[in-house]
Amino acid sequence: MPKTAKPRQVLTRDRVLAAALALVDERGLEALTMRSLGESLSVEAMSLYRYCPSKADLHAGIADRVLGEIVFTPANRGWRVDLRNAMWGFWRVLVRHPNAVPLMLITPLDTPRGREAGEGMLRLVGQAGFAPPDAHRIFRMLQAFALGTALMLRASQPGGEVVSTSAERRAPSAERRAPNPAYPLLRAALSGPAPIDLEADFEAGLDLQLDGIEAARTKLTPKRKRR
Amino acid sequence: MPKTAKPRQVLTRDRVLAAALALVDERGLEALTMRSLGESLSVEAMSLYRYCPSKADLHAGIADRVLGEIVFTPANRGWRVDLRNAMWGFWRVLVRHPNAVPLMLITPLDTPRGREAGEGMLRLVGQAGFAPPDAHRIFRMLQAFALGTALMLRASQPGGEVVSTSAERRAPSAERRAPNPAYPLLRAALSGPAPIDLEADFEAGLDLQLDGIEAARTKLTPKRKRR
DNA sequence: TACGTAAGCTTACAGTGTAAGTTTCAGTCT
DNA sequence: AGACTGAAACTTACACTGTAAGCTTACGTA
Repeated sequence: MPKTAKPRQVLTRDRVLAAALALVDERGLEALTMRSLGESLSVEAMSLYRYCPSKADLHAGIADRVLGEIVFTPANRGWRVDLRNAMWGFWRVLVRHPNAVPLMLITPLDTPRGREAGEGMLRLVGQAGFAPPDAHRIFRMLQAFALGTALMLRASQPGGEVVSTSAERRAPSAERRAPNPAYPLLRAALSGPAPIDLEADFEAGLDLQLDGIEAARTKLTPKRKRR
Repeated sequence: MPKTAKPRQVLTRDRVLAAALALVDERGLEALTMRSLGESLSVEAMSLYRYCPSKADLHAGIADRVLGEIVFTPANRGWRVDLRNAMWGFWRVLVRHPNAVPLMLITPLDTPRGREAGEGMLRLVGQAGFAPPDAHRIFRMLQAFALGTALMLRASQPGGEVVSTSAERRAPSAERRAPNPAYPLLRAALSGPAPIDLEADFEAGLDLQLDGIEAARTKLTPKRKRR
């Protein structure tokens, strides 16, 4: 064998980020340590720093990678349908990577593919008749709603810890065991077959907000509506 | 001096949590370590474990404390006004403690005072004519929106780090320095006097969602509306 | 063949949460 | 009064984190 397959040069930024995302998906954000990531790539921890100069950068890279998974095909079927589809695309990606959602909040969506998605979203909102400042406001509202709902999904799921990256075994929490002063409405709402269906939550909330947007739209330009 | 003022017994769970919240407010979530908290109380780190059995519990305690600051006075001026005021009360507390917002997502608002607030909120939404399941859905939508917006506020602020409790100095982030492929809409939206006014964001988003709720309401019970 | 360079490794350090054991002291009962 | 008790706070220790600094290896090229 004259030139053996090179056993080096196996690492790439892309490979590192892919492994990091896989690790986060499978074992949670707090399991993403430089050492464990290195191990999953059969490499020493410090080697990763050649491709990700810091852990913050690693986080940003993961966020960008996730945002890149958004599919975005506005088929010109009216602003409402297109915007709805786009939001569903966003949502689906968040649900696919619930553990990575907290990373989505570092200077929100300000990564290459995040900006790409944002620009597309803005275009759709613009087609509903809103000028950039208002359009961006609406975009941020939808974004806050989607991310917030996804974070709640993550928190309601077993093993999902929201607040901290580092070690945090779920403790009994002195606040949890309250003397139960009834709360009839809360109890009524939470006593269903499935405790909470955040998927349906998202759909209902999204449609409700689209209604709101529609209202704001007609309020904005009562003369001629654009389609 | 027969019985000197007892130099012991100065610590209480309440005092610990108050100090913790103060520390988070002043120096950020990542500055909240057991040792620094102990120091701020002139006490050794391990002494805190008598009052907060784990750091997760400490976090939950802080969240509960913040949620307790919500003022909640529904003056029966119609569901919309009352709901709007309640949401503003929530928002104001979040803005007062931006660094504590991530803690608000641990099993969202499931602490004594969190449940109290939730119950009150549910009552208001119920007064708009929604039955507990739908009311709770709307409540969660508003909650996701408020928390999401507050998280974005925190992220857009100097020194606000969203994702991690532990050390995470903001790095230049390879994703940040992109070749800038224009993004005309994003640029148009972000070139204003103040870059982003999330306070106004919240107001606009809230009113828009109230419009949406109104629409859903009339759609729900087209016969007789309750007031 | 020799070398420059970059990929990966080794060592080391300050800082984290917290388990386990130890000291100190206020109050109570003999 | 003196001994005891129990809790409050302290001390020590450990496994683990991110990452700075320097070293080793092996490839592509001259």
